[in-house]
Amino acid sequence: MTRRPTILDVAALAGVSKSTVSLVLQNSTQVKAETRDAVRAAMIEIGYVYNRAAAQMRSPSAGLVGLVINDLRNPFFTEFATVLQMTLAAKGYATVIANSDEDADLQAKLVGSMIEHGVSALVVSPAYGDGGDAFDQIERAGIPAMQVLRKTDPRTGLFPFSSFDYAAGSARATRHLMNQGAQRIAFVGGLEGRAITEERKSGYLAEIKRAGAEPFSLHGRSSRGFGLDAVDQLPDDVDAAVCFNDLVALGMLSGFARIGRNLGQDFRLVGFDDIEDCAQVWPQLSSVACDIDGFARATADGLLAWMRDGVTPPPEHRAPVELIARTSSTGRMP
Amino acid sequence: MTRRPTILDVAALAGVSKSTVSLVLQNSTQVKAETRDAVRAAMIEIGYVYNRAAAQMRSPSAGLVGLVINDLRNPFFTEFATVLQMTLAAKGYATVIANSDEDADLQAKLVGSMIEHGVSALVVSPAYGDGGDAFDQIERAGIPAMQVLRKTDPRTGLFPFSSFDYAAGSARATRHLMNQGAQRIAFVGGLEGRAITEERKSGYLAEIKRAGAEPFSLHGRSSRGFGLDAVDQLPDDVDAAVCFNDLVALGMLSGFARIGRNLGQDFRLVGFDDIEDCAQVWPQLSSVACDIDGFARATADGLLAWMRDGVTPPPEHRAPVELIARTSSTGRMP
DNA sequence: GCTTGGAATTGGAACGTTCCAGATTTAGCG
DNA sequence: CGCTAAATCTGGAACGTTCCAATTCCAAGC
Repeated sequence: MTRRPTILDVAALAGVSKSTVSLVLQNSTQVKAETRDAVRAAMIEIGYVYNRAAAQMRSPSAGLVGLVINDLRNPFFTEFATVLQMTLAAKGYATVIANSDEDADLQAKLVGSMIEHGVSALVVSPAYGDGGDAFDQIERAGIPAMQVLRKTDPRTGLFPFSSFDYAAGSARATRHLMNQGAQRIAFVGGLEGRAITEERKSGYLAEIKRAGAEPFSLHGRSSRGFGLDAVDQLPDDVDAAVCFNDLVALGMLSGFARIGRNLGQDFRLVGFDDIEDCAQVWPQLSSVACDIDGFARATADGLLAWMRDGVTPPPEHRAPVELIARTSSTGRMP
Repeated sequence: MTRRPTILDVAALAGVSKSTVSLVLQNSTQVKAETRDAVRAAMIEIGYVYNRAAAQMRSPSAGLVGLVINDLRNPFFTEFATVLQMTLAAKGYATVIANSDEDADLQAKLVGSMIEHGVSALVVSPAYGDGGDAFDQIERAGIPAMQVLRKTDPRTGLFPFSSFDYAAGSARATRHLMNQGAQRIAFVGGLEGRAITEERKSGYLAEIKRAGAEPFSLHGRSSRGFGLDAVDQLPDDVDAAVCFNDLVALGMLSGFARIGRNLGQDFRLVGFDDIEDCAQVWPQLSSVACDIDGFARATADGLLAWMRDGVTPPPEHRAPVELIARTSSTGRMP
């Protein structure tokens, strides 16, 4: 097997200089159309593949974006990652996706590895815990980086934070349940003390307080399993719940099926995130919809503007959310 | 902002030559311990970050593995991708994950981009359709590459194929349903004509034929939505089903909840893949378990052996599967 | 003190691209 | 036809690392 062809080989075959080939590679306007075509033809004939490492050495702009996600198995994050990756791919950027699995140390390692690989920007949905290491590395490297969906680095402006207006969402859900006639509403799921839990809960608490009612909350892992068990631990007078996320709500939905309670009538339930499953279970699950696809696209666009034109995104941004009322809270069949 | 430090700067500070620094970088045994420590200290002091692009230029071994997945939103693939990435990360390899979204053209683009980025190996779960472009590119680049979970490139040996023994799994599931007393068993889900559908169905057909029974199948998208609707389209005498995958089965499970049929008694259901949700819905869903984590780890190990030691994996490998019987088919509560 | 051989270190070349400054060609115009 | 300006093209130099062959260092043995 022979050595990979380089632009030198292409140049020789096309009868031009390597500089011209380089210009063609960069779609420069200052090369004549017929020369360009000749060079392109030579590339194909010779089976040339671009050597990004060499290019990157000379001028460090990799066309590579790093994406570190705390829990890639969670459909919410998967959706985000997928759409972000595809949007960036459409603009010619490759995306390195990695899963930190809620491990701050692993997260730091992944970030380090990505920086070594020369990513030109990073998007991080940070793991809980001290993300200091990771963010310090990014700061030293001087790379544009955003915190999305979660914020663990407190310095404002350095790593712009972008997420959804969760508090407004849970407030909206709580009011909706009250309007449906719920007497006592619980908040279920999310690990206590964590920023997102508190944020999603804050809207609930505000509305409960405004109505002069008594709050009740049950905290734990944000999984179906937790939701499944949670139904047994609710006080008897609780007849509605706002869940930390859809996984918990879907778990509870299965839990009510188990104990034979009729969701949407005996009990009213609202999830959070509106993942695809919500409309595909029975009864259909009401949920606070976050437009992840739109959010991911906006993130990609903001990042591109930052990388290419130096336009720093606003230090903090919250995308609006929307309540999707379905059977599990209204009792009405679709 | 000043220029990034290089090994030259580190060398100057540590009072050694660049070659020595390079040796330290590679954990060479032939550098004295105290020199090594001095160099390491200098690196930290000066804030040195390794420039992989430069290294890669000189000796092309990127420590980068490409992973192209046909549908990253499917939990089955997400799990595989996640574990593969984490296993490789533990061995010092970064993974570029990309989603082709069942688009063969996009898949070819992604593969091309990864090759440009200098991946030292590729793992592809190919999109349906003509993956020729993608695989031809890989062949030209001469990179180790595996087809996993799906096979679209027919050439044997070039791109070793590794998957699960689906036929044995569906046969096992079908026998299990018969043993449970099912009278008429259907096969539900999967797009007709596709290799995996046929494979998963073949075990079912073989067992049905062996029992002298009449097969019945319902094909379509492998989603919860399809399963949800499928329950309305089953003939009345069908009292059990083997599903193409868990998503379809979970959809059917919701469908039976909707029409108030008692799963595990009126109807017996087995899914395929044993995704996490199976044990977290009600009733719990029986499923043919594929040990994805083990499979992903084995894939990573095989790939590493191939990359590092030139050990080609067997051209075709099928990992065993296991039936996990739960309430949806046995009627027994856990 | 001198030799010896292994351990430790070193300088230079090479990798394939981009960028720059200049060189060459082409086109337009009096 | 000669001049100028614009359009095109080109030959180094540079990027930061690794690899190789060569050199220096050091301790042990005589």
